[in-house]
Amino acid sequence: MSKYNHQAIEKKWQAIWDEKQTFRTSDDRSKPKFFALVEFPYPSGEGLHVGHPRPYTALDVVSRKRRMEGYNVLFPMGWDAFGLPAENYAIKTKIHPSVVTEQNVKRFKQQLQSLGFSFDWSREVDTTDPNYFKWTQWIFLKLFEKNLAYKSEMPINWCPACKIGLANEEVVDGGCERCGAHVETRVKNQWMLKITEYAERLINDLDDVDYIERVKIQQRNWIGRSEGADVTFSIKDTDEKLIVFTTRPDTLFGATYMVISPEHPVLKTLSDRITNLPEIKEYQAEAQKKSEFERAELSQGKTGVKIEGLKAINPVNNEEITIWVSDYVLMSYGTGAIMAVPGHDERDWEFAKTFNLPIIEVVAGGDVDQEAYTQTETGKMVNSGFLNDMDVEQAKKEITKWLEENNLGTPKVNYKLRDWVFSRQRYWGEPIPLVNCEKCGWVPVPVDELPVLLPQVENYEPTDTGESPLANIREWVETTCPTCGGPAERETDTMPQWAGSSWYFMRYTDAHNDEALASKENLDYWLPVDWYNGGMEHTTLHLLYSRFWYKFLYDIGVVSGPEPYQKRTSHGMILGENNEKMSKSRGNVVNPDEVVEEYGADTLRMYEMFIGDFEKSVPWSTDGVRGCKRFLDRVWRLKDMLKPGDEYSSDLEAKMHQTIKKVSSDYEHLKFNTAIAALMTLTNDVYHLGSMNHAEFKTFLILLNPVAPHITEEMWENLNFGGMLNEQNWPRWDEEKTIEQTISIGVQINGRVRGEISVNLDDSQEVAKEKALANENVAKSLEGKTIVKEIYVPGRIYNIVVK
RNA sequence: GCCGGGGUGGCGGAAUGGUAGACGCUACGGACUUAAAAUCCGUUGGGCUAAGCGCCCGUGAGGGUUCAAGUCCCUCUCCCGGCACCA
Repeated sequence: MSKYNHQAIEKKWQAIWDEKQTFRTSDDRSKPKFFALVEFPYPSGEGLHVGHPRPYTALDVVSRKRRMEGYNVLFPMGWDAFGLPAENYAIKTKIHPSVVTEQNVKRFKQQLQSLGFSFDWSREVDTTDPNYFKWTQWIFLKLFEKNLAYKSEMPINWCPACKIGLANEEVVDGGCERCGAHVETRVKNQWMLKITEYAERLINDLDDVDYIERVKIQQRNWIGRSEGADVTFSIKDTDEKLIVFTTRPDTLFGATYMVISPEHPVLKTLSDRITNLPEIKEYQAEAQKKSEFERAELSQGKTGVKIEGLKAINPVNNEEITIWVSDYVLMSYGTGAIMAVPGHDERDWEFAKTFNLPIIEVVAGGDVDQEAYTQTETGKMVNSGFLNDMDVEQAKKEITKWLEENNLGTPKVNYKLRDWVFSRQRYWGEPIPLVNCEKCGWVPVPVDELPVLLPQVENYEPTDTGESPLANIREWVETTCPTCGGPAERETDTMPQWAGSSWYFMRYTDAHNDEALASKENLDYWLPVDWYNGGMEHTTLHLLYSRFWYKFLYDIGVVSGPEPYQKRTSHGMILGENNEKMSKSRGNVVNPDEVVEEYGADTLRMYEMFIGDFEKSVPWSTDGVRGCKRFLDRVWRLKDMLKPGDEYSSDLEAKMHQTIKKVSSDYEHLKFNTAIAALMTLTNDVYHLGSMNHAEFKTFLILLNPVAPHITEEMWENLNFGGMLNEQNWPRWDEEKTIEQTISIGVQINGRVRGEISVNLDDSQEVAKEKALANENVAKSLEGKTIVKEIYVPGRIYNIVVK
């Protein structure tokens, strides 16, 4: 009996699959298609981590199953290779990022291949490949052409350590996401993408896709839609107006003052009327020093300054009210000005208490002297003129109607989502393909001149002024205007890492096309992606950005549907054995290479799937890995228990059908752990039985194959079952045959189990009762009692209620 | 604060309202062996126990619905994730 030699077997089959191009996606469009997508990695210098294979194995399992079910499967892989680590390394070593990237990609690829994933490597993409980013630039130019890209002076988050502008999303707890340094506010001229223009569709279209609920919720949350009204307040004795956004127009009679953001333009336009200007300017300066995070952080205790010399008029009652400046009002949301209703808004209430401002109750039901009353379900309008006695919902409708009729306001929807800061002052990214001409302004580089390549440089250090390192390469920057031929300068900002990953899945459909980002036929055949699995950490950024780009490409006719991903699922993290996040600094990193070496790729794959609930975080366990290896050893030894047979034996028939059903369904529902448990149970049954026939073992191998492809192929071949295992059909089950005729059920007395009886499924209640009463222990428990009620659920339970 | 998800043995985790703890790990016992490893067989929630079956308790806490609740309802609590001065 030969021993299970995982190293030899795995090497052998990887070579065979590679040589036969087993998993190369065919052009056979007569078959139904299945596009399985996993997030492509950033090829870091650390190499693969045991967290990587978890989602990859999951969709590899599904892909392998789908192929055996007759689908034409596209399951590709690539590299999200622009990014800071390679650039930081370049700064230190002066080695070009592309050199490091190439090495890392090579290592990653070899590691992935050693795990036996059924990727179609002929479609590999690399975001740093000029043939790829040519099309990233092309998409940007389309966005620019449609006025969805614009340059704007924006207060941005600035990391003084990385010398880079950060998107809001990259700031974590007031620090830089990468280095943790304290983030400051700086004003920079940035390229922005108008994702906000798609906010409504990004929310609404979630109804038409199959994403796990928490992903949808997080996206809705992030976009932050709120309905209300814009209301116009005039400023006394001027022509200026202050427009505010409010979700509670019903409380307008309770607006006792207004607050504007320190950046609000009216402070400039009406500066000559403001009598305490120095005080205001000082407050503005203070506010500017704080990052947005700090402004939020210091929410305990409100600060502000009253604007002397200006009064606003409440449009509903013509009362004069004061206007304040406070940094709790953000210029970046709504209009940068609010009406303050301290009786019914917690922040306004706190501010009013701090500065001793009047509080008026306009919704009865609480005690506005004690706290703001924000309930909207109950409560009647009071002190509100024509709104009195209405409930909140009705009052909202009435006042909005009134505002519209009197030209004082309009219904309005606002979003928390902000436009996407698309510029990075960095070297290692896609150059933004625009040229700035004194005469013509921003001019796109003509499409036939794409891609705009990165110049070779000596020094990758960003400049202290915050310009990209590219700004120092004068011969690259200085160019001619494509429109007028005059002197012009290239944009030196590059794109963020999110750019390349916003459309990579499209490129897989036609990875080598140099006429278009992909042919229309291929896009139409393969898209949308049928199943996309990725990390929860990408829910609000990557997922939203790529949906935005896809919708845009849909609008300009590049793709034929509005949503890129039909289905989205998410996996949990794999933690170190000490239950902490795996990291070099904690010294708890498990290297997959070592696991593959010692236990084999099949064991690693199986363990990754068996480790626990796929959607939850879970600690690594070396003992658990051994358990999976032990199982594969047991599988290997099954061949010594085989006997001939073309049909399932009576001993195992029901078990076989049950297992096929269970495994087939569990693989589809991210329940890999219980699918494997079912295969283990079957194996245990066979060991107890002492034998298994060929028909049974064939089915077993096919069911196990998606998880452990090497050992199953090897055994299939050794046993001369014919052809390659991956070419077989996925087994079917017969629902009727999953049902066992004789089954053991519990007998309960008053809901407590008192015995167990073996019944036939079609036994009548009388027969079952006879069996139950015949049970010694049941009979004992019934002694001296009166039977009140009996419940018999065939195949489940026999419950006798006694007194 | 708001919105999600969750709390089940020593551990990872299973359980369409119907015998809680499948499967794996750990630990222990037995077989095999000169011995060990490996393997195979068994035990492994807690307590009581006359050792014979059995009985009691047990799914974060407390109530409730039901013949029957880990599962449904109410109240509370703790943990994880997201959002958060968003008007």
